[in-house]
Amino acid sequence: MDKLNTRIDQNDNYQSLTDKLRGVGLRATRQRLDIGSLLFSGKDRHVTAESLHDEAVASGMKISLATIYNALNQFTDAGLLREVLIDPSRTYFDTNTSSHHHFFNIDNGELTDIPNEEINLPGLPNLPEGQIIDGVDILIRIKPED
Amino acid sequence: MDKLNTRIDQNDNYQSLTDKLRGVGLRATRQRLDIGSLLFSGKDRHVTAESLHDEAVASGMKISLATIYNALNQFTDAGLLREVLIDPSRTYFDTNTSSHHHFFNIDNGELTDIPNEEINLPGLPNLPEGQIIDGVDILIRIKPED
DNA sequence: TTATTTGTTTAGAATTGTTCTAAACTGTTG
DNA sequence: CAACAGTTTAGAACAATTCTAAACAAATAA
Repeated sequence: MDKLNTRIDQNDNYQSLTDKLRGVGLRATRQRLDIGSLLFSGKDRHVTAESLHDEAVASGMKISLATIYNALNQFTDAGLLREVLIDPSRTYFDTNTSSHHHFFNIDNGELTDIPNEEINLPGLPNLPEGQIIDGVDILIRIKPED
Repeated sequence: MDKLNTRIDQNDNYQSLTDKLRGVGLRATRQRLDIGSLLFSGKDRHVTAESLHDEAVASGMKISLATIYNALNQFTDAGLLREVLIDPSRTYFDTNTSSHHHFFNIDNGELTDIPNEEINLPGLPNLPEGQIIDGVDILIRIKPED
């Protein structure tokens, strides 16, 4: 009974995910649905391939690290995720794909969004001749006072 | 004679570098002086460990890649260089350590400085409680028009 | 100066994050 | 259901970077 409910709930949850994946031309495989259920569960998240894999395994999902890498890259290409530049030593992905920027706490490694209306570049610099903007990344490194 | 002049000139050039290195507590070894002569020759530069090593080797300097990595990291720790976030797959170093930001041309990989007075964040966002700013990185990705 | 200590360089091994390969497997379509 | 195209996976491969430990060079002491 519990088990049945869980399955039904999961199917329910996965229906919109299925649509979401199909919408960007990706097959709704079990692995992508599992990953998607972790990533797109409502609140915005920042993950690395490794952190997401750990989380998936901890939730009892059967999925390889290579598949996590594949999925994160495919989701990013499809516009479902966004890469964030934090640290050359690993890649972070952000489920919030809207235009916004980040605080990175150098003390504990925590990455948080800066609400878009809280930051603005009023005077964009003069661009080099013949060039246009592809995107703007602002990262504010913060640390504890004192 | 040519040879002698070259040696004398080089010694002259390396004198201020020697002071610079000693000033930050690093011994003025041949390798650090060689690297420094490439990096701090006047104009601002952006390098990776590999690009700098290639350049050093091409100039006839005898220096290992490991030493380039060591030196770049030591120079950065000492405040002589600055790391720039561009691409999670490799680390860029900037000889311009003053407060400024970057254009990154996604078409050809070229990285250029944005003069500091050409950009400003007038409304800095509200920081999380008890946190202060450690630094701000702004990267504007640009590409050719059309 | 030479001797001693301490810091530096280096080749090569090791590590880490990520991508690739190719075989087994699964979703989709007819 | 058959057949195809796309997906997953273990493990190999790769690329950037760091580590190790032995040889070496700079600074310091004597």
